Amino acid sequence: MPLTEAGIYAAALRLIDEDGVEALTMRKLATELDANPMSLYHHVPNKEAVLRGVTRMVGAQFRTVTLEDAPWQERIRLLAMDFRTLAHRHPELMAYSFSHQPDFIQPDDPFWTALTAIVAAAGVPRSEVSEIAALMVAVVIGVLAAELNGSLHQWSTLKPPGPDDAEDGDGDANPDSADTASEGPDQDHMFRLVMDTLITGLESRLTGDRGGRDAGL
Amino acid sequence: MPLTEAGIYAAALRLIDEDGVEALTMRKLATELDANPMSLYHHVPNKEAVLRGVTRMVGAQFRTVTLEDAPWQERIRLLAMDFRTLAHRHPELMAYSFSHQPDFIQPDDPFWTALTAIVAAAGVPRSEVSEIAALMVAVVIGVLAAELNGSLHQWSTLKPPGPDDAEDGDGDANPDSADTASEGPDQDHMFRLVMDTLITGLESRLTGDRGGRDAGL
DNA sequence: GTCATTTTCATACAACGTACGAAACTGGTA
DNA sequence: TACCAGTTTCGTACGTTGTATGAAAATGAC
Repeated sequence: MPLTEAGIYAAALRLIDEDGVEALTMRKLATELDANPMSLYHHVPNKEAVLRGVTRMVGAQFRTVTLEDAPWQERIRLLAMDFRTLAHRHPELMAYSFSHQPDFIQPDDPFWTALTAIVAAAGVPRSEVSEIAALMVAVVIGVLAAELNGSLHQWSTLKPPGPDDAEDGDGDANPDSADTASEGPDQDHMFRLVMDTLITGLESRLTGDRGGRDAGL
Repeated sequence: MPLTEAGIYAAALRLIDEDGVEALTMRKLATELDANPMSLYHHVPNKEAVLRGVTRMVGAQFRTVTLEDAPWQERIRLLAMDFRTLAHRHPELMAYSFSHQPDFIQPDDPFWTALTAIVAAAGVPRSEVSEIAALMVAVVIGVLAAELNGSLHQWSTLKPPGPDDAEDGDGDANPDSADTASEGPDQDHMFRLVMDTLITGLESRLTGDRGGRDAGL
């Protein structure tokens, strides 16, 4: 099989999915493709480009159902969930991309297109659409990153630290009492919680009943 | 000067602040300390431990003014700003820590202590304090990470992509019309925006007027 | 001064990304 | 068929990295 740019990316993705980005080596990648390491360099300029290519390739796979006429809250929730699904399909790669590929979201990606459309549909003035969309991407990616590398779970099962002076009854000396067992599904919950909070916050901003803080941006 | 664990961390931090984490080398670090590379290994088990140590060291520097009796909204805003200040003091290190040191926030760190205290003071039921706090940390770190690596600025100055079918008047063919010039201070603005949105969302959740979505967690 | 312990250093190795030039393969023309 | 220009593959090699190993030097107790 004749060694293609796309083939290299696909093989790289396979290896990354198995062992993570930092275990990816040009030599291993070549072995995976039954080729000499140096052969890769005729199709790809260097390792960094491989990672960029793989990231782009995966990003291009993103698809979302665009409920054109659903309320924007529902649409944005759906979009976020779809993005999360993609992140879960290639967790190692995405965790890497989030922090090392600052431009892995392109202006013409379906994700960005859909997001800005929804934000605009929500009633955000045209000049602020990008800011609000950027804000949402940063938040969603932040939560996903924390989820993918385990931080989110760890923090959410962290005890609010020992009361240095007794506060009220019910000491509860046991550090992990109830839910240290379950692992997966509470992440879904956390993600929904973030989205709901974010959406509610946006709603307030849009309908104008600010909590007493600065007026719009 | 006799080569200490703390001294190694301090030197590493100096190098990281200058050239970033990925430019840090055990050899450079040794040179910075006028020592042989292998001498470091008597005070530190390996490079990863150096990074962990530096991260811990910086994390321990965190200080916040705890306005004990201000409204929780103000307190949490302040806490987040203090955290952001710390992140800006060592941007390279923090950007690294966010993604590579999943446990860089410890249960007894002043940051976590303050955060959970504030969340509890906001009226979040005891059993949900950790989740809400975790959520906030993930969001704040996500935004800070995006800010530190330039994503946030890039996204927020991204044009909502070209309308494929004309939507309404005012074509505005010019891609960047007004604000591509300014660079720094709009980050402050974005950060405040996120915090306000988040806080407003939490307020709604706490006062019970959910927007028609699921009841509390 | 002697000796045990701790700290420093010189050397060396495996693994990495990749520069360089030679070999092998390819398709088109005669 | 033979030839040849261009593309693709590969062998070898260099510089850099983290660090294992053991020798050398420094240090402190007696």
